Amino acid sequence: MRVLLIEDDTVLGAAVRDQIVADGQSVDWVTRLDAAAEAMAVAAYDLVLLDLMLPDGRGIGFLKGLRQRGDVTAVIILTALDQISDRIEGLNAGADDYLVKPFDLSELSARIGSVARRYSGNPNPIITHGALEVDLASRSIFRDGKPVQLTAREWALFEAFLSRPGQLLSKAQLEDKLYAFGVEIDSNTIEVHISRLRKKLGADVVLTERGMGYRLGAP
Amino acid sequence: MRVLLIEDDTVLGAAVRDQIVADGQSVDWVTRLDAAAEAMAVAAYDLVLLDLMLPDGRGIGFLKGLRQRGDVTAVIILTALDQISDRIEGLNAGADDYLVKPFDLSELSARIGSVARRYSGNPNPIITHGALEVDLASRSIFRDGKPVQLTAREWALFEAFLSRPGQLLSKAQLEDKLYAFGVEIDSNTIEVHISRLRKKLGADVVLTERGMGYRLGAP
DNA sequence: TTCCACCTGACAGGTTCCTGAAGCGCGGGG
DNA sequence: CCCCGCGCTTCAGGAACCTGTCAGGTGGAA
Repeated sequence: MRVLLIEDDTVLGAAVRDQIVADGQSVDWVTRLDAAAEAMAVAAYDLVLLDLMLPDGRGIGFLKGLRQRGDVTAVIILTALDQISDRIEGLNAGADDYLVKPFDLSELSARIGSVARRYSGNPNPIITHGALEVDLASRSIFRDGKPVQLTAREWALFEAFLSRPGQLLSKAQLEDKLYAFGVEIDSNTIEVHISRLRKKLGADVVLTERGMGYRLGAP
Repeated sequence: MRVLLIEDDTVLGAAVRDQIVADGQSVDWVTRLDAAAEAMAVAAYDLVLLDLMLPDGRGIGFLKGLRQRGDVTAVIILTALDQISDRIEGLNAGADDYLVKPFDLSELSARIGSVARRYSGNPNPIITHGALEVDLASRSIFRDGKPVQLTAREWALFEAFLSRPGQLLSKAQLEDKLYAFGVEIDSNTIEVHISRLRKKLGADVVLTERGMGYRLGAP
């Protein structure tokens, strides 16, 4: 895999470069946006690590430009802790992930691995469950090969079952998983979400055990 | 079982370590994330106890890094009461459980036991009783390898016998176990449930002792 | 044999659950 | 700024199924 590192801090840049090399990837390291544009015109990269504060402009603009040209190369933003708004702006502009400086080098490796996997031929581990194919990392589900869209709550619910296959989960346990501490749900919300899950994923994804709870259905 | 404790508070850390040792497990105790990463690179742990506020960074990032690398080691988060948002973030990041400081050491033991069971090679302890395999934690029963569905009352009844194998239980005792205090049962309800249990699990799961009560059958 | 404790099929009442529909709050687009 | 769409929650009617009760039957003990 080939990585383009855009970072003007020489100490950090060197550390990142070394880490990536240690992971067995190849890196090109530039310190300016114009050099980055030049590099990307010449070579195809699988991943761009983008610092947001650079001597010849802000990285956000660079990223937006990339995306507007239809470039889908994975981009991970490197940002300081106090630039929260930049971070959000970066994700909105089309970044795939971000890392807050100072960051752990092993964490960097992990992110790189994750993003790379998302983009390369060998994607994320996929759980097959009957007619369902579930990619937890990218949060996508296919039913009989057709994509299914789940909402946030539905995902949280389904994940709870997937993470403990075969285990009986009471409504109270599921509420704990779906809601922040202290939030009281005094109605049948869980039942409603179960119902929606079944409508989207099949009636038998979740089994009811009356008076006790729910359980992931047999594949 | 081998536990990695990541906690910079020396008083709390020592207490936790001693408790785990008292439970018969072995502990490695580090106070920094870099040391933790190093330890995990060298040794395989069954469980990580992770404080969120550490001198060299926040534990959340460490946890996310772990999960993104595909590491499924069980992680229990230790957090102060006022860091609610951190806790939620932690669970989202892939923590298995959390403990709010200050916590009871017996509570710690319980959680450790629960999480460890969930993750160790054979997840839940399975009780084999003749042709029956019973997984108390996930509330599932197999008879001759085939799953059997019990209702709530049937489970309560069966559990009463399993928790006191060999012991004679009078109908009055069983009623106390199945019903809230003050509920009066003025008929042969227990007999009926025993009958249903036998139909599902086999005639000899429960033995009748005329005039005395019932007892779990021989395996 | 007679009595008594227990077994078990049947059934009705009540609890639990399902699901369509409506209300609410939030964020995006006009 | 308002409007709109979307997701989440709540509500309510109805369905599914648990479960307590009863009655008739079985079998052991005296």
